[in-house]
Amino acid sequence: MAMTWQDIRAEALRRIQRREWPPSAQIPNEADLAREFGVSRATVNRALGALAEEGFLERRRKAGTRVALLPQRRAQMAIPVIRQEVEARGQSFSMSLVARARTPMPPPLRAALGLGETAPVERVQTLFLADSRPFAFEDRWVHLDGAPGFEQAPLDRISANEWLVQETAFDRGTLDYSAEPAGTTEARHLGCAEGTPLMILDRRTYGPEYPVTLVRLAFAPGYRVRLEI
Amino acid sequence: MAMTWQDIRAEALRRIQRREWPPSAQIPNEADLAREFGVSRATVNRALGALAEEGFLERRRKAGTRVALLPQRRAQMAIPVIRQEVEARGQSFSMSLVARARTPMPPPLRAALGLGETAPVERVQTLFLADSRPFAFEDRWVHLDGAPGFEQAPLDRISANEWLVQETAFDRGTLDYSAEPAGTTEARHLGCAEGTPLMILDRRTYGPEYPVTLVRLAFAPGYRVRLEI
DNA sequence: ATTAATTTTATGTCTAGACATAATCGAGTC
DNA sequence: GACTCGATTATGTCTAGACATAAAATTAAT
Repeated sequence: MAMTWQDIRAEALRRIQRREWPPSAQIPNEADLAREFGVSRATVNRALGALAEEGFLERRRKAGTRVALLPQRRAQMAIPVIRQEVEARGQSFSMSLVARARTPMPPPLRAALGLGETAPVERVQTLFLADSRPFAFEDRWVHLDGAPGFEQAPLDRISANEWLVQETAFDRGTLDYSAEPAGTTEARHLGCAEGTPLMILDRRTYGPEYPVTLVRLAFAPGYRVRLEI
Repeated sequence: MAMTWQDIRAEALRRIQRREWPPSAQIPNEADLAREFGVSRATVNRALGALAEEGFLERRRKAGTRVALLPQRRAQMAIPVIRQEVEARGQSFSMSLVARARTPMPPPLRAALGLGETAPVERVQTLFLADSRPFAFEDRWVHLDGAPGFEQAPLDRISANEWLVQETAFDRGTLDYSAEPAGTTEARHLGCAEGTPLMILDRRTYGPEYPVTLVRLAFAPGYRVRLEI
């Protein structure tokens, strides 16, 4: 009988969607709602806090709670390691290490990751396959100070991707998707014509102390990125 | 001096990242942690609950809390209306309505949105401009039962995008990005050569009762989708 | 040995009350 | 009018205690 915070969240969302609480209007304060629903203020607080996190409400101390003008919804995507992404499609995963070397990093890339001139980096190129067909070609730069032990990683058995996820602590990063024509290298590895539109993912990852890695992933034609609201 | 739930979240995250609590290991229960930190159990619960939502921990009643094996992090993207996206870049926004008509919807698209044969739909094509240069071309199908009043919407003044966000209640949907060659129509409106790689967004939106809209957005060359972790 | 019923336990949530904190509002001042 | 400063107020968070619930662990029954 008693209402849970989820019930209250649902009821508040209903009022927002039915325009009983129209956009940008101020809604009753927590104490009043608590009285109305017959629950404690903490329960209302939990419900409204959840709706605020989801972008439906804007809350400010003293100013009160108002319905977001444009509900700025956020789309979410889980970022799996490629192996999981392939296996989730019911395909068999494999990979081949194309190249691995300590190469000087081109200055623009070094700058993009925020590394100094002397920072030790290793470059790793890998082709990922799904059911023995090319799935994605990865060109990765790893900052060795940000990923201690990486030089000893057995990249023939575990992808750099997975090794880094498991062994290094990273907090934050950015993903940039773009559509670009396949270059010579990508076309060769992915088995498509040069100039074919490819989905490109540029990813930068930062740990608590250092930048960790910069990756350019080119997916085989037909790849889709799915986000859910 | 007293610790807040955020402090405890930070400390727990530190232990996870330093491998003091290694992957898949069970961590102490809430009561013990509360004693250790000198706070109430509710505070620990809040902190661990947040880490579980972020994907660092897995919690189950009675089974306890364990560190996630692969921290399945989620990338988030705010989905703005196009006007905001353009204005956020410091460019001026404009648009032109290319076509608007009640057209029968091709069966594959109808099926994709989950509509019956008799469902009334309107098709709207719009070109969006940033600083007077083509930014994106939108081809949209609107289900009129799911968006009552849409036929009267003044689409020369407000984009279908914005009208729908403001006037209809939608809960959920999917976004699919892909890289595709520009078709004839897209090339003409975006001012690029046919076959140029374009970022394509296919978006489906559902309200509480009906499917609302199906959109295909083709962005001008150079567009990037940015997600943050 | 397998299955079913029971106990145990860690998390999930609620309550009532308290204090903290930000931000608005209003009063008084220049 | 513009400004400062204190009073007010809604949200943010903490506490201690309680009960709910899911699921593991144990015991009893087949």
